[in-house]
Amino acid sequence: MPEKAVDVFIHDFLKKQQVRAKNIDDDDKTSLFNGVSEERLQLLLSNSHMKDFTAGQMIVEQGDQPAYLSWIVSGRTKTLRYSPEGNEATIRMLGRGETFMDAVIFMGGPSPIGVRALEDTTVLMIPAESVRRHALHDSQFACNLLKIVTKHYRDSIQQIDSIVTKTPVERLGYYFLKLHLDQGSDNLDISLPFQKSTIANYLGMTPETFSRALNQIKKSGIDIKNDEMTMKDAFVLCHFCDTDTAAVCPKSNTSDCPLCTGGNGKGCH
Amino acid sequence: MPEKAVDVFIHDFLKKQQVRAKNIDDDDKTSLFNGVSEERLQLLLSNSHMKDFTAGQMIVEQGDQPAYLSWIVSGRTKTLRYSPEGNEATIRMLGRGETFMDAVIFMGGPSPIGVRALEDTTVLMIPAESVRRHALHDSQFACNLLKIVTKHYRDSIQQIDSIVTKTPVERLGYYFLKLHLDQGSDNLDISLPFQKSTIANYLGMTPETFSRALNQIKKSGIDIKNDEMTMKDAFVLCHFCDTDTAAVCPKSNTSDCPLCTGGNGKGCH
DNA sequence: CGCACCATTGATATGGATCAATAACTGTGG
DNA sequence: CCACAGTTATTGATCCATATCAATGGTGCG
Repeated sequence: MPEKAVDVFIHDFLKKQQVRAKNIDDDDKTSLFNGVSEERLQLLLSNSHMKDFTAGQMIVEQGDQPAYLSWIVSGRTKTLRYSPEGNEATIRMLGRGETFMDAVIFMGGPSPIGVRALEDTTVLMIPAESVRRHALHDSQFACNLLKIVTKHYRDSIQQIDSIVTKTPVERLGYYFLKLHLDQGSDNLDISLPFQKSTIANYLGMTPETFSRALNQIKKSGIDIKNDEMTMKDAFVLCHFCDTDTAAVCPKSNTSDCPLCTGGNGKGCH
Repeated sequence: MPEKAVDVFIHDFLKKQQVRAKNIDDDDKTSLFNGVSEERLQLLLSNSHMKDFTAGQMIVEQGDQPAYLSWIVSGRTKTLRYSPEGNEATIRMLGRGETFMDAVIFMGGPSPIGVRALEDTTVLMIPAESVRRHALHDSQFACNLLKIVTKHYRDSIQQIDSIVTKTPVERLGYYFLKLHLDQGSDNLDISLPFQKSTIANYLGMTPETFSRALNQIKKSGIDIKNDEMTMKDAFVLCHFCDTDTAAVCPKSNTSDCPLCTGGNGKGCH
């Protein structure tokens, strides 16, 4: 049955990839197998298997030798670092279609991070050794990995920057901005994809501080009710932007963007 | 003359690589060209050039399109993120033989970081386009890059963890520990490779706090005089260790390590 | 010798953590 | 359908660590 599940997955994936080929601008999260032939994909996944985890369960323990590259079929997880005293630092928060341990299996040595299921989660587990071997023989695949890992690296750089140089309110605004650009930037409604306390920890603050930051940000034209927020207009988050995020924003360098037209050249929406 | 400089560099590099082949355990920083044939190396570097920068000069501006992968021939640099208000977050601090923009050129879009020369620095600049093209055709090279970038990623994860969960003294101890393991772990003398204020910023604290943390750490058997420090014995830094760093430490899991023998299984020297 | 720059030390202020209590929400079983 | 327990979020009061401000000392360089 696990074998069959993998087959179904491959089938689905290939079908989706055909659809995706028509949408040129869709090159984001699921690019691991882009340009990899069905034949090779079969080979790579032939000894993979599905596995279920319950909410709260550790999928990978910090310090363990990484054995799989994992692909989230359903559910949500987070990668984190924890200390013996119980402190946690959230590194990434992931949902369906995203991978983890993709970077770790190339680091050598035990995993510097742990992975925890935030809810009941099903994961496709691809043996690390297969991935490494495959990468050595398929430069296209290696470059896909490179693209994914550099994206993680970029995110972690921005995370460091946020925590070191920004106030809690600014961090929150920056997070919302990226969320907004992620969830289709013409949509004025954003839904929080994770629990508030989880996001708080990801942003390097306590839930209390997160809550107070929310109150602050409400004043600037954002309505928040439970996990749904509505922006008054598309530009309320503009002053949280920076140069590299602006490059992703379709509204940047238009006359509508208050920062771009402001003309200081620094970040804009 | 720049052409010639590159040729000299290639020649030197290949000679060193032969030497390196004899030292099996040396697979660290300069692994970018490992396993890449001289022929291909020539090709890759054929349109590269050397460039000099003076202390304090920006080598890459945050927000610029990255045009080169750079290799430090001599001098020191740091990669950083800065805000319009003048706040800086140091991401990495690099010396001779290390590369920068290695990850950035695969991110797509403008550079999320800037690079500044900390002293007069000479850099080998390899066109980004050549690197990308080469990676697509040489899976060995792509995997080298993968290894380098994942190492950066691991460092940034540890940096996030440090800043979020550790006190200034602990951060400093952890930094010293890694420095110690880097500079040959049988050596009880460590020299600080960068200016204190630079390290302070890298560790997410002010120079004042750094200075006070130094005073704290002196009490536990470390003598610091200017930029040179001497440890009383090889185990004074042990309690700053964690699981993944322990994996690199030759003294871990020996009877000498106070934490390993302590037997809590968590980090050890 | 004197000027910059960097590090150190002390005094003070403050932002966010912590502690504590309440409120809202979720799901469960009667 | 409601009552209840468990979890998560909010709000207020307090405290403390680290930033900030300010002054001094040391070091290297012209």
